[in-house]
Amino acid sequence: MMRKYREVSQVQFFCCIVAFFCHTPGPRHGNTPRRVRPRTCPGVKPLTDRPSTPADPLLRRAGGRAKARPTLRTIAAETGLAVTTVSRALALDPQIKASTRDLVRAAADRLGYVPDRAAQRLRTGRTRVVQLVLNLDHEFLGFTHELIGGLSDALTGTGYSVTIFPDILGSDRLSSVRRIVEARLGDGVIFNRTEPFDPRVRYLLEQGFPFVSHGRTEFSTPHPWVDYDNEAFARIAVERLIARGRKRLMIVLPPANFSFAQHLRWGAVAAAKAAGISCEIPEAISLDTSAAETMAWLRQRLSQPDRPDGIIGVGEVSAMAALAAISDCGLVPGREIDVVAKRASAIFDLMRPRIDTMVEDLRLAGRSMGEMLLRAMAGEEPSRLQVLHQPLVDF
Amino acid sequence: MMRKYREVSQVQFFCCIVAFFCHTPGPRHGNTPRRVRPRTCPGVKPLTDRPSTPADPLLRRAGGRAKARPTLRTIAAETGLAVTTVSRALALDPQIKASTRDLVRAAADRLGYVPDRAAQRLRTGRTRVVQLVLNLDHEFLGFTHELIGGLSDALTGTGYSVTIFPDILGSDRLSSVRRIVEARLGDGVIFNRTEPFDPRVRYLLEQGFPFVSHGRTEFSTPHPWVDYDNEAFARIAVERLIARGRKRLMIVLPPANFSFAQHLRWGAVAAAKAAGISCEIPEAISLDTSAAETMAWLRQRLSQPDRPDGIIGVGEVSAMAALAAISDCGLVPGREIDVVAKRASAIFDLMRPRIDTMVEDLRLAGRSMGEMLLRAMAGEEPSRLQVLHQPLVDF
DNA sequence: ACGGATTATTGAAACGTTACAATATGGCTG
DNA sequence: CAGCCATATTGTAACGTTTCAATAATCCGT
Repeated sequence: MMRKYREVSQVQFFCCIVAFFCHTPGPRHGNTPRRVRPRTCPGVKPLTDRPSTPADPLLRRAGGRAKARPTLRTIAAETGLAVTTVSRALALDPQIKASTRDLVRAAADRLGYVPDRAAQRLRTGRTRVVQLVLNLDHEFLGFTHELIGGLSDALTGTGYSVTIFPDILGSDRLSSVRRIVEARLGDGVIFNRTEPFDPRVRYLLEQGFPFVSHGRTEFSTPHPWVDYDNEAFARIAVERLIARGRKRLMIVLPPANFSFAQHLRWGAVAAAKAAGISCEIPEAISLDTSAAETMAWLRQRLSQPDRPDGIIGVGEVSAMAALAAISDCGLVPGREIDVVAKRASAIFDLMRPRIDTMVEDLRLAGRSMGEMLLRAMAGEEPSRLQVLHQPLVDF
Repeated sequence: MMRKYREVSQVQFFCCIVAFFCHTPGPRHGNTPRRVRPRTCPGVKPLTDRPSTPADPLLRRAGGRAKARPTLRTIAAETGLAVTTVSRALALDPQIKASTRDLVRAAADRLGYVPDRAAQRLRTGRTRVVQLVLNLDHEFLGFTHELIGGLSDALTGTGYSVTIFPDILGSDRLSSVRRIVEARLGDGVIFNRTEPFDPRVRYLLEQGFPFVSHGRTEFSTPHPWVDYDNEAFARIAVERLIARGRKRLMIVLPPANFSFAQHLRWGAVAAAKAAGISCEIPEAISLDTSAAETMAWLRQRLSQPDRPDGIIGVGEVSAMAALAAISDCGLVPGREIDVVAKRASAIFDLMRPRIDTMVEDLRLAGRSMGEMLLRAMAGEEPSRLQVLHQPLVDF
């Protein structure tokens, strides 16, 4: 049972799509005949200042049914004021008389005015977009969802929106962030899984570009981050296993080039050392290792005579992989072996047997990152924008 | 153990944040003194056409370190061509001579030119953004991740980016989509969990706004959708349970106002009826029901004498809830009871005991939706943009 | 009633791009 | 060589907003 889920998907991809093709040709969208504008001599305006149905791209796209969207000019014409005045009134400029402001506000509401983001963006240079750089080939459980959820919580109502920037797998980590900065794809950027000397952090600091990272770094220059105290988690986990009399521990970890993995390693190894026991770290398990592969490796390991008697899992996958491997080897958690894990989703409530956990609230992490990015974009001191979430002792 | 995970998070939120405050005040960003431009008579240009350090918002934001971004004008000046020519050359307009095109391309690459999205958007009316409307308060396992992942797969390299539009919980479903259309927040929109007569579908069809829904509807007008054959899944699931001799089935379903839930219900009920047996549908379980609550309800139900002997789960949560409830009641899957579920993530490989599943590839669904939205935006016939993914029989 | 200060409003320009219409260039035919 | 067509390039005008500088309106104390 080493088969990877992804492979199953491939099979499905080729074999199992049924498409309904409905062959009524029907009138095609968007082939309204190109209207010919009257030729005008250079410098001479056509008589009608605005042709009744201009060759508007929006209109063309919407199949000819779009009605003109109100702009500042519309409101200006409606109220008899200048465009500038309307703009300032809506921006609540104190220079504008209160009565004028209300008048404009009323007209805007009545017409259903909503400012054009593209124009604002072009004029001000601010995109009102937060880019979230994510690698979507890993982390297939709740992580992405919770992070985005929290981020949305924090950003809803602020006028900022979250755009997903898919991190290209295998490319250098800097490229995504550099593209965002160079093409001004956002006003700020959020990314995760920092390395101790993450090139993205260095680059963004150099550029003075607002960001918040999920994970600390070891740069001396302070920068905004949100992190979870993985070292404390690992320490507590080790202590709990020791309290249950376990002596041969193992922590199921991705390779160590990420900050969080390093912290986990430090915490586990230090706590084990303090108690005079060992803590094994498997070499075979990387980020690319599928759930089934992780499980198979653990099962193999647990069937050896010197098998660990206490396993620390990080996240659902390693926890459930451990439980499955234990079960497959005929062991009983709580008897020959124990599992402690970081509870990053509600799925832990459904595992049997139940295992000892400490909470990491990723939704909260997302929320913190959103709030901090707002403050970072407002120019707040980076050293004030650092939050370390502690593991919540669960039961 | 009815405690909800969300409550745990609240506790953590208030109790367990440690923030590091570093009190070195340091120079604040963005308070460079406002430069006074020389007063000019109306109509008379100032001598220096471009002040050496203009009060550029980008520059101000970047802490004064930003160097001017090359524009079409820069390239035009560099090559001695007109801005229009440069624009068309980069757009690969066939009217432009090949040598000119290459010249421009070279200059653009050399200068690191990247077109300004805001300007393009303002001019063309196209945003190059796809809005993904998602409710981030439910669906806490892989769903969001896989959907976004697939969508990114399909959109990477097309110039489109995915923006998350958080669906406001409890509000009418139309409002999100309406905002996207009215404020032209994107060129197309994707949403999920359709209802049989989904108001969003109706509205978008009326507006002629490109979209793809995850889930079919029962409108007679064809529209683009991607769906999974939940009816077939439920039917097969029932048949498998029957083949194992089960007679009192239950399907763990959210309430029926969504299309997918209706299809599941139809499939299960019809297949059960055909075999002359019953299929129970719990009333107590809704979308808001937490994992732990679902499990508790199932445990309660399974401890009654007329308990079901075959359970159909949809998704990880109901499957694991069923397994946990079964385990808590001292039953043994495969002996007194069986579980069949829809395998929507790799976590199923880790459940013990293993359960019978059929695959739903949500990453594939996301990819299909992305591809279809591109075609919908290109004006392709809606009736050709409908894909029904079949359950892949797993083992 | 008058200059001068304050308050309120406005005109014009610009952000970077694309689309239209016009013009320059060259080659060909009669 | 005029006349014409095809090809290649360019000037100008938008898109909708914000900002600067300038103007108009109002108020105040003498």
